[in-house]
Amino acid sequence: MVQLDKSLVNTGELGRAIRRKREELNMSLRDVADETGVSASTLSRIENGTGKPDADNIARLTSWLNVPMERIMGNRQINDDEHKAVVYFPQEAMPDIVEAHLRADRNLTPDTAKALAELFRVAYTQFSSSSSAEESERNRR
Amino acid sequence: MVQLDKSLVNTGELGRAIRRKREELNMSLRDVADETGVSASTLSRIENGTGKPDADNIARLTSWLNVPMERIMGNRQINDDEHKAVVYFPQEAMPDIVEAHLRADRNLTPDTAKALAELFRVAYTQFSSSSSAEESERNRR
DNA sequence: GTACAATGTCTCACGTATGAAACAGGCGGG
DNA sequence: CCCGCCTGTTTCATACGTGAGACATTGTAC
Repeated sequence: MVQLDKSLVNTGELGRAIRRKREELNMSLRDVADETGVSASTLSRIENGTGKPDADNIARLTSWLNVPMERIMGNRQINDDEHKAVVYFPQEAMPDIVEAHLRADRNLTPDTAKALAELFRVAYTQFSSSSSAEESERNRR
Repeated sequence: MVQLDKSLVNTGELGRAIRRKREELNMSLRDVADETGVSASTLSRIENGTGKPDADNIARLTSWLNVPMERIMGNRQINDDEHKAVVYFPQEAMPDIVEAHLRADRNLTPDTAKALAELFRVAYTQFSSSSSAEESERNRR
């Protein structure tokens, strides 16, 4: 019986990405070490895919790479009911749901999320009120 | 000179979130352990904020919580040019930018992202075309 | 050739996260 | 009362990731 590897950390991907960027920038291991706070020895190990880095170093390195952590750690398949709600019957609470998603999006600054949410709310209420008594296929001039 | 804590793992937040959801679902530590693959003892420690979990367990738990990892690990300030564009002048390319963000949101399934993007596009074009030559405050009930 | 500096890798002692198992406490049923 | 069951917490030995420093190698200047 084969015990398959349960490691959720994609060391290969991370290591390759680091090395790629590092060489691209013509930096030495110690340079990157100074910039990221990860020691050179550990960096070497990571680039060569030996062992798996701890949470702090993953945070530091994905931050340096400017890449989302989900890309490195665990391939999660989201099966959130909240999202299903969006897909299946968004009707009334739509702006609220969108706002929730926007707030949850860590890629957006709070201000941006707020602005988008507000814009969406106004646009959506207009849209739904004008299209509720009309044909649903009313797109594009 | 005070050496401030450099830990990038927000154990408090993670622990509270786990406990909240677990009690909300009336599950025991061992139940969650079975579902997530994290041992009950480790779960207890995490809920109480002792030490910091390793990468694998963070991945498992954020996945179970269905919460983006950035929320737990390291407060990275993204300095992506794409985002700045959103903040500073969204005007014309707005729907495209929103769509890009939606696609980038790992919390959304591709279908959901697509649906939201399309909906936003339709609503936005309507809204902007109707409000461009009029008063901006024109929200009838 | 001989210094010297810089690179990537490796060794090693140390700290610590982990899971299994033991533990203490609560809560009913018999 | 007490027995079994389930709860959360706490040992305990083990495993392993880490950083400082040693190391081997290469390139460059003199």
